[in-house]
Amino acid sequence: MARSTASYALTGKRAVSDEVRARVRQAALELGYTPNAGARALATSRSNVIGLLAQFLPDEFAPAMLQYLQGVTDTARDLGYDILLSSDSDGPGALKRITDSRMVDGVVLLNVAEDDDRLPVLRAAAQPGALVGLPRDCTGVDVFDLDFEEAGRAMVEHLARLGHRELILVSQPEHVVERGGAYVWRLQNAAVQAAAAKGVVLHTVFGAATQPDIGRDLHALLDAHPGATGLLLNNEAAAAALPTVLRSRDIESPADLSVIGRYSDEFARTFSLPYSSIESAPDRLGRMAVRQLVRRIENQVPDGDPYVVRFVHPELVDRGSTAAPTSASRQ
Amino acid sequence: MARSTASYALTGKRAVSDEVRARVRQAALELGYTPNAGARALATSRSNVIGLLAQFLPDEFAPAMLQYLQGVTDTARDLGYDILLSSDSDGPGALKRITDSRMVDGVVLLNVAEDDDRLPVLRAAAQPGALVGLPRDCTGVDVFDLDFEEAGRAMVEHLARLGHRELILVSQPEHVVERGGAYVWRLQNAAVQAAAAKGVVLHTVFGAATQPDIGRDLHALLDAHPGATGLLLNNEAAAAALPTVLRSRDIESPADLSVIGRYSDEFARTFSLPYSSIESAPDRLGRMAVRQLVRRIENQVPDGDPYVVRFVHPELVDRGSTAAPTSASRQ
DNA sequence: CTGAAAGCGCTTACAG
DNA sequence: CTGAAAGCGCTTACAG
Repeated sequence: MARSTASYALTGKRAVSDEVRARVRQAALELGYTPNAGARALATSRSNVIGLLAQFLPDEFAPAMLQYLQGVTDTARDLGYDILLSSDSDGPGALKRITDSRMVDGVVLLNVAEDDDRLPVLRAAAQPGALVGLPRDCTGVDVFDLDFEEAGRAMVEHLARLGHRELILVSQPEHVVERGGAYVWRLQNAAVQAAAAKGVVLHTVFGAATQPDIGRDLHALLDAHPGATGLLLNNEAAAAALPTVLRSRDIESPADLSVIGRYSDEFARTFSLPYSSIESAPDRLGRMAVRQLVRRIENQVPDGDPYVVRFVHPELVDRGSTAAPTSASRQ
Repeated sequence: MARSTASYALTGKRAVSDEVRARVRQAALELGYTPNAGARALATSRSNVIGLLAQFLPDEFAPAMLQYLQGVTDTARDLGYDILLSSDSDGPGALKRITDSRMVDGVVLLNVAEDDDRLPVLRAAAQPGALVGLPRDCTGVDVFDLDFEEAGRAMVEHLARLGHRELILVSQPEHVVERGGAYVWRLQNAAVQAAAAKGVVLHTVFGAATQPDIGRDLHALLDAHPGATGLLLNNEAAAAALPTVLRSRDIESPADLSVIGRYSDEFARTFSLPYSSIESAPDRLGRMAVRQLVRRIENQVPDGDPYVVRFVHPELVDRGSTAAPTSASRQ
């Protein structure tokens, strides 16, 4: 029997008689045969590996990152791909290396900044790329992100509907914005607009990303705005710190203060957070990015199919931390 | 010029005249040449990739896992290796696939259980493996783990030295033990022995891994043992939940209760934990595993070098949560 | 339905 | 110090 026949019998890329196929499979099983990945990659120009470019930032909370990883690795495996993980601080360099060497068939970029310096490298690469996070310029890549504008609107409108008239929005620290985290602005601007439209007073502030600073920030805010009856958190550290702050001030939620955060359900569980939140869906974003990337790799996208920019609709997970303001609120 | 000369000029595996080397490098730079990874792997039988077999368990806390990942990826990169990440729930299957196909030159196993079902596959593989976590049988692999026995002793002896006579040890939940987390026993048994030796009463219990159960567990324990003046936590969920429990009971640490945990500094920061702890050093363990693995891969271990089982010495990070018991303690 | 051959892009003995 | 060739282990047109 020819090598080629054996190959066809195993890959199924050509019809093979039942008898031959059975014999080949039997032999493969007995010998424990597994194709050599390097040789196959060389012959097919396909590695069946997806590059995952993450950055483990010190002020980023681990649960969200792990959920991205989980969504990406699980989906890739389901679709027949392995994951090459890079957390190199030199993102562009790492990206160039793994694409130029053809180690990967495509690439998922996590934590994409507004002017991400990995994007020029990605556009110059031969492989397709999918992003989690919205850059200024989306040409040539598929983009997935939470709809932060809708999230900002939804938070404000939810509380306005309940009758709140003065709210506080705590955003991520300014240095997150400075390194390109435009989602902070996207949420905040939309919240400000929605507040204006509803005639609601909205105080906005950048909070710290770590304890004990964020605790102090929260205390100062509550001191400064005694009339505020609702708190919006686009800052995971603030959400994690809030239970302690409220307890020490003897503030009950939602009786005295309505609270809405923006984080994943997994995050809420990790920190036992009792606050309703806009689900940030990291696992879902990772899953969507890989799905689309694989479609590109395998040319399942209709020719000339335009690149997509897809926003995940923010779902409000109700944990009972919002209610109509009472006359007793925050006095 | 021959292809071979260009290859030698780039890899430096053979002497090449200065002039030729310069020309080759120049050309490579201009053309943006990067060797094809698959072809190189086929020719050298080396992929320069390390497989990382993690499992994202639902009751595992994300910060520790991320620190392992960070230690492993950073060290691998420093040594010239990329990381193939698998979080496949079918660990043995994934391991067999990536080793048989020669995608990886070696493998790091995280979260190794006492009778880990990945170990037979690893021993049958052609590539070396390094473990984080201590299995019953260490033959044929390099093993790295925290010295949990010393950790158990150190916790008890530290508090005994301060004059405590009745302690509580909260371990991980029983199902962690059941899936092979023998470190729970290792710490607990050593703690029990040390307590006996010092004439200290030690109550041991398995705590839940999630809120609100673990909070209830802690309340019940403090109710059941009103004479206990020290709390030892080999359970990250318990550590995260403790501040709330103590506050609601108006217990101050260390004035009313001394507390020592076992978790990483990063974990302490994530949850703003004020308790002294035995550092579990996940990043360091990841780093050690990769270092030794690369030495094996590159045959830098003296021939016949025995496999190592190395325990990281537990360091007590003092956050001021232990003190001598006062007459006022816990009454 | 099957075989014989070429070729993927490197590295590395073998010659000189 | 350099060249010409073989070979790594697959896949896939090309023939039949």
